[in-house]
Amino acid sequence: MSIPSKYDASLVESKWYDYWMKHNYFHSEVDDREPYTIVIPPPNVTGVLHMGHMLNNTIQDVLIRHARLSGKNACWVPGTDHASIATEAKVVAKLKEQGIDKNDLTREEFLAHAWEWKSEYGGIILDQLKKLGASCDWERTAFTMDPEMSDSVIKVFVDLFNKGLIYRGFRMVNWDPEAKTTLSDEEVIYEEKQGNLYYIKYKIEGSDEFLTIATTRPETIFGDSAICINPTDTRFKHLKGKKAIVPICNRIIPIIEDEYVDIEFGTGCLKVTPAHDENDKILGDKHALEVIDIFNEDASLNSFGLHYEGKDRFVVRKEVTKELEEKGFLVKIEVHTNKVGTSERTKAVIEPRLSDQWFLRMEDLVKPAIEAVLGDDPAINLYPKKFENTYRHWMENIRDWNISRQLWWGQQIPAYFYGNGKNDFVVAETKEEAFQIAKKKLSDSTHDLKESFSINDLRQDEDALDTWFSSWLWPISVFDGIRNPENKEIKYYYPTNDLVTGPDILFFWVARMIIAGYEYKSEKPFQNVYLTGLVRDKQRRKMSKSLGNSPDALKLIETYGADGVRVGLLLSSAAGNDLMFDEELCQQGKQFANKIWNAFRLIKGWEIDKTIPQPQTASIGLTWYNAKFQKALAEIEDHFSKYRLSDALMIIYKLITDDFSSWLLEIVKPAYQQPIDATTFNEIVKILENNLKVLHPFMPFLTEEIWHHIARRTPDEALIIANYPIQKDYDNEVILKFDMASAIISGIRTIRKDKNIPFRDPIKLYVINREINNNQFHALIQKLTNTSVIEEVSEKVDGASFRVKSNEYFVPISEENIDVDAEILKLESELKRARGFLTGIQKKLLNERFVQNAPEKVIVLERKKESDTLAKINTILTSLDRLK
RNA sequence: GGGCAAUUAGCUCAGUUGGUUCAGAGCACUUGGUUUACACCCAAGGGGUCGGGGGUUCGAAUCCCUCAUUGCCCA
Repeated sequence: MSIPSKYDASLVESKWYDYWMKHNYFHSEVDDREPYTIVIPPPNVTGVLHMGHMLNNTIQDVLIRHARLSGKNACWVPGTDHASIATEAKVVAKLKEQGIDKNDLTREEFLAHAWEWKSEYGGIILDQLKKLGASCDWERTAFTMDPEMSDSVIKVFVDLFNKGLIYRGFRMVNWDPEAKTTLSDEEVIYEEKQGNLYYIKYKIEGSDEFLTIATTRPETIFGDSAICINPTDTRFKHLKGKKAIVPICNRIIPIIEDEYVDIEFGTGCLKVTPAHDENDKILGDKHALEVIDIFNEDASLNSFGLHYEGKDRFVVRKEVTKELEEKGFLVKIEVHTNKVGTSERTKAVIEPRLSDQWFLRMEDLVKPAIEAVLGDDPAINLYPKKFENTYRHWMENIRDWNISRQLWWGQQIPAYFYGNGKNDFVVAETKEEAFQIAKKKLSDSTHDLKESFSINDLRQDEDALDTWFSSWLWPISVFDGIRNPENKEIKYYYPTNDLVTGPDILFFWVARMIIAGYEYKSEKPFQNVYLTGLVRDKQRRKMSKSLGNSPDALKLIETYGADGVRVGLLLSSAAGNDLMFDEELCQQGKQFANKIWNAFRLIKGWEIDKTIPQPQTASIGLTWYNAKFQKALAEIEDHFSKYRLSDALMIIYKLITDDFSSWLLEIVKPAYQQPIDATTFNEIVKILENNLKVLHPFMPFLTEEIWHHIARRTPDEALIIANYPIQKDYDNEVILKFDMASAIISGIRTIRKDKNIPFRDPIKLYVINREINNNQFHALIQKLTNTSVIEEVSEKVDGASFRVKSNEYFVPISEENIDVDAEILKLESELKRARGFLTGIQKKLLNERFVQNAPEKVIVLERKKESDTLAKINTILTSLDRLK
């Protein structure tokens, strides 16, 4: 059977994924082994795979496969997030296309559409992960709105309410007029936008005088309830206690004083609109001002906007400016840039708005979460460490979490109103329970309903919970740890080991999971958090749909193979640094796959002869490689322990391309059409297998494919569940000696190239040996450079020469090839370098303070360097003498 | 406006406790090579004042100060 010389990923990847699925290797059950658990950051249920997911899930898969090979009970729990606002926005948009307005639907009707959407698109992203090779335990696939998950969320809400941590507050919230819902502070993105600063004058009541204020939002004058000046501002002293008249609507408002006003900014006068600005609200509360809400929920003006009623805020801004100008109230307009809050999801400009919302009191909840990450003996490690600062900053300045959303898609808040009063509600897991509690509450009260109260009088709060209020329970709820805290799964898998996610959701999700972990399990949810970078394009732009600079993930996999893409992503992704994605790296990954494939092809093609003895070269080469492999293995494991996966991969890459393919295979390769001895062959196969094992986490498909080509294997012998190579001590001496031999080989190759001596013409090598070096490697050098003899001499030999350490090597060459001038030039430049180096060392050694202060170890080293360099200089000098 | 981080070869990045021949890797580039696994290959080679300036030290890419640029987070 002939094996194609090009590796074709598309022919093997789905085959092996099916095989792994069929034999259930991804599934984990509680057993006696040490668990290794990762919960996936659940992607949006209706999302599609983008580069960020690819990176993040590749990393998780590498960790999971590495753990599985290392004998741990690896469990990677997949799932999706209902992503309340994002999904609801998509469903609303789709309905709109069909001519259906959400407002015309009942909650039940809308949710039916949403679930339909979910069943159509939900899970696409999980199928895409399979293409990438993700070895998730698909039997455990969870969804944040699964009944058990929702039950857990409701249970937690009720519990926190009963603990007094959830309260209802009339507060200024971030209102998204597009989605018609509130957003948490974290969902608001501040963008610098160019706008205007409008100078508007207000008439002083009972006077002809005017007072000018500066505002960025002239349309909010309808909501003005005061003008504020700084009490220390002498310019306005005479206005104290007077009143001003709001232009257009002619309302009379007080002039108040507060130190809050910045004298330097604008005119030093501020109009106060408590309903539409957070700071104005604080002023309003302090000075007991009227609160006038001028907007509808879509940010069009309401009746307070008079003749502008029904028009959008930005339209009104233009029109009201015009009217003010016509009526002579507009003094001037200045260009002004300011930061404007926009919705993360809909991009709409946020409108600060006062409304009744549900809040979670954070102050006490964060305490154990701060300690867990920043304490003296942290239970949770962030990688890279720099995010600890960000974490600290956020956690120490945390504000109460607005957990209610004016959406339908999500868990409906389990608060039931029985009356119209602000506090006429109870919180319970079910309506029935709520009824019982309400009944009791009523019986102790003097409420009108007291006598006639029935369950039908209960009206559940319309709002749904913030999506993160369900995902913050994820590491617990996927193991049903909220509802059944003593079940064997939660006890076994929790706390999980590693969490891999992007730094953009450090607060949204990671911090809150830590909080929930301590509140509900009294234990961290995970041990390590690996924060990946954001994937950017070559021009450092964030990859986004709107820019269209994000490559199609599935197309990449088609072109380069999943293995190739995995390698491409990992080669450039140090933890926490953004990564400039470059398709060329996937190409490199693909070529690497081909390289290994061909190495395998070479070995597979050898004919074995059990009667021939093992050549010395092969034996030496194998000894060296085994030491080299052990050294690499130690480095790989070290990198794994520090989450330096790119470095681990790079070690393997170099091990396989350089050490294994370029050196070892060339060393043991039998002459053309000659058989190989059995000892060497068996050893090489073992080495190849070990290479495949360390590479498997990174390139699962290719390695499994070759693994099964090497020998017929039963499902119990699949590579995915093989035993990872065991670390052993290794002989560093043999590695150093080999390095010297390879330097000699390079020297000879350079001469062959410079002097145009083809490889097929044998050459002779003479050496003036000053190093303590046995001749162990001579046969190897001879084989790889086609050298007929290597002889020690005491005198220079005519021909080309080179030096390795203090040894001098000569290759006799025919007269016409000798270029004395070139040789001299080469030697002189070597000499110059060596002398410069020596000067540096000697300067140091002559410096008394160095000799006195530096540790003995360092001085000894410097002396050794000095003598080595002196020896080298002598070698060069004698060579030069002879040439001149 | 406040905080955090980064700046090392053409590009993307390592450089761990200040001290091994420390100035590195991969890619790219230049030159040469193909009957003998792979041109998706092999070999050899060039390339950096470690962002600028100042300081600490016997010794600085590494520590400190300062300036510049860039990115991130927060308000």
